[in-house]
Amino acid sequence: MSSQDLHVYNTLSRKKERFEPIHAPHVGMYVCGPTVYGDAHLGHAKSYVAFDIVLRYLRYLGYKVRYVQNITDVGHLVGDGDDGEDKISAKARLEQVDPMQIAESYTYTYFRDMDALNVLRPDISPRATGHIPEQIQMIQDLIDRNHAYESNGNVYFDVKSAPEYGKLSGRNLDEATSGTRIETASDKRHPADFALWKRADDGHLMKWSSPWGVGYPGWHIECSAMSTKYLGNEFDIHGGGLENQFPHHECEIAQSECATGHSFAKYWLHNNMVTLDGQKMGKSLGNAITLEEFYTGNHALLNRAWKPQVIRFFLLQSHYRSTTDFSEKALEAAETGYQKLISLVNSVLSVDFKSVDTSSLEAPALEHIKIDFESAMNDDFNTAQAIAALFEHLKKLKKDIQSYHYPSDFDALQKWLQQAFENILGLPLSNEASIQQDASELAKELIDILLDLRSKARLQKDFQLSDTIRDRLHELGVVLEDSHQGTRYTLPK
RNA sequence: GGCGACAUGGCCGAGUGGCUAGGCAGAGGUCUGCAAAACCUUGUACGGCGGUUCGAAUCCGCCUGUCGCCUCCA
Repeated sequence: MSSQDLHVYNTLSRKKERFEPIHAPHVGMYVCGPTVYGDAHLGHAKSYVAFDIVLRYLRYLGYKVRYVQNITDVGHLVGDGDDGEDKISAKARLEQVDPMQIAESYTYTYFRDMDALNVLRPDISPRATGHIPEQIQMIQDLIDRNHAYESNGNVYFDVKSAPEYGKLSGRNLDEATSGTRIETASDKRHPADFALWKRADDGHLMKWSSPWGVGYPGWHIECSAMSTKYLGNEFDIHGGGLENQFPHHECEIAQSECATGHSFAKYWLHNNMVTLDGQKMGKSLGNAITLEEFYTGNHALLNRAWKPQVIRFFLLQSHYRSTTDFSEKALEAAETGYQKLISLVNSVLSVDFKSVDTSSLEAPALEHIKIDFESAMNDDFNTAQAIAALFEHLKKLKKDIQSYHYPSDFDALQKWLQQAFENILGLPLSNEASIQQDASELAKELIDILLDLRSKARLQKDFQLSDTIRDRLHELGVVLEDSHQGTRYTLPK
């Protein structure tokens, strides 16, 4: 599908729909954030890079987006059913610290790792523990509207009271529960009823008072309460990982719509998973590689470190609704391709248009590039195709420039290209520079001295010496490239 | 068992009822003191079997295989 209008795949309808905001030009977008009890891994990167693209592209189109992404710091239970321990608490007990230290520490590393990937910060990052009153209020509303009931200090959502329950995941309530493997809590009316509020015993670390006694909120209610608080009862986009489609998002819809009497999010966007050897990468499966490990190369499956921008580019080369199969070989291919693309872009951007002879300009070119790029992006954010379009156009453009054929709108083209790269795709153009920043000033100056000596040797045709210098540097990972303009180098990866 | 996806050339990965995806790797070449880089040229694809069609890899059916959700997970 190529179109001048943005179309997004809506999980609710299971098809691509034209994107029409409820209150244009304003767009409200909510994306399920991380549970902060461990480091972010490649799977998180796929999800948050995907929605970063959504955010950036909507802004490019001129929408005024308010982007809300929660931080889950309570209520997410370990293990099966509703009786597991809270994930944050479990980690806090293990490390003998206050749960809030755990949450704070992993919130910090989450943002640090996402910043490195050039993922824009949400406008609002609400914490679940900071919104206990809002959650209690919503639970009370559900009780008042006969969609929830209290039982032994627990409050459950009554799924039978929500006829539309199952509409997102396509589940039939009776079928879904007949094959269930979890032990049903005895105080539930229906096995599929889920907890809104849980009673806390004395040993519990995180607990609050409520109309139903001391306890803590269920996992699903935070997203309903916080999205509604900051985006209103009804808003445009709700995003998250595919694995949260059921039960999390299904429960969110049921709670929110029953509590407010309004329909909830208009478009539901779900990103697919990162796989490793065909298996989902996940914390519980023990096959997750954290972003920190990618950045340092410190993991058994990694032979070397990988730049965050390479990870980002790698992810953008596949569609967000497809699985991305990880291998170091694929990363390597992405890295080489990315560097080539950067160099194509820079060869276009480095031309000083003011010094170009304007008497012999060719036809304008920007419109062609924009059309191809935008129709790819308009088709449910197809970054893979958008990048392919850039490769194709830039190769041709570079060739034209080398033969002094400039399109008449070259200056506008340069501006747009830079914007497309840095603002829409979020890919840094100063790849070379950022690599060189890693070396100390001293190292750079030492290399400069060696390069000086080598070029003197080359002038004197002492190639034995010049090659020795090049080879010795190569052993250290410093790669030299000779050109007519002089010798460039790249530092170890 | 229920629900839902996907199967594309050596690898990654878009897309489409008839027209080059793109990247990486490979091969040949130009350039170069030699490299590297750059540039040029180049190739095999659409899981299997049926059906619809003038024409399908693209639509339909069946089969096989892989994966996700149904339990916390981006």
